Amino acid sequence: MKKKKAKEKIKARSVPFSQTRSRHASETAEDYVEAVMDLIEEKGECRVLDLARFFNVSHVTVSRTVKRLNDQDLLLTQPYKPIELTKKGYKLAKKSKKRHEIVLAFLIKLGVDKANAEIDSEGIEHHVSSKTLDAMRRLLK
Amino acid sequence: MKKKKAKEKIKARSVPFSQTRSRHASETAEDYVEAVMDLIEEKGECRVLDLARFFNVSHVTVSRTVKRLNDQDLLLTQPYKPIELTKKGYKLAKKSKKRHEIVLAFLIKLGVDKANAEIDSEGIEHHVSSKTLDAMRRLLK
DNA sequence: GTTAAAATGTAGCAATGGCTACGGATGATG
DNA sequence: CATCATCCGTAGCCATTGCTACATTTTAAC
Repeated sequence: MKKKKAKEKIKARSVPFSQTRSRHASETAEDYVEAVMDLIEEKGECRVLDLARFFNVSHVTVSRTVKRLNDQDLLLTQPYKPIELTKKGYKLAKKSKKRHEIVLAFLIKLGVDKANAEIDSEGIEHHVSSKTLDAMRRLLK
Repeated sequence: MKKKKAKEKIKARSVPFSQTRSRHASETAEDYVEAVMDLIEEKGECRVLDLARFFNVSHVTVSRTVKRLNDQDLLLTQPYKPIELTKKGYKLAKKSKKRHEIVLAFLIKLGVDKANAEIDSEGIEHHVSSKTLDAMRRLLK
């Protein structure tokens, strides 16, 4: 066994935090594409104000974010037009929604009431590795 | 059944997102007090650079955050001195650490490998309600 | 005690994600 | 087709969290 310095020991534990930061960076994108998909499904189209209401933020926050996701090739947007998903955005939305559903169903199966399960699953879904998702799927069967 | 407008229906679903944003705001505080507690336990004291290594961020990020948590009465800090926990900070640290341990143990019990469990639990712990935590505790027994 | 290394602080930049205030665009209604 | 409500964009503010570059303080070595 190689003896480690305290510094190295500490550094070695930083991996989860780096991962968590990187996952956090994709949270917004995932939430937005999922919301856009849902809203198009429900209303036929998705507007800036729909998203603002959906997330409970101002329309300004939404329109800025939508513009960025447009640049990232996840959403399609033109001034005063409804928001659409790109192919890439649609793929991400399907994947996120599926993951969200599994986490939600898992929490409910675990005995958590629906209201709390809905709140917690929204926060948790972005931090679930494929391994953990598999484990949740297994328990659901 | 009262008929709801589409707007109201959408708005009604915004609660999880508001909650998630509010939880996200306390993440840094929880991570920091927990890390300070751990590092004092292990090394006898906690330095800015220890935290920088621990989180894998620059010392500048740490010292700014530490200053803010000092203002929030969670940490005690003086220039060029080790970082201490306030009573409030210690309480929060204990609570966060306990919650973190439960989530980690839960994931491992679920069959997730240790490496992934450590990464995921770090992200998940901040989004777990007391109801969900109870459910995890039950399954651990 | 001087000096060099390590630790910490400060200045200032960028991206993200909140906001209000204001004004232009669109669409429905008379 | 004029008007008015709704929708959306822009300007510009703030806080957080990352960074590099540079200055200062502390500590260790000689």
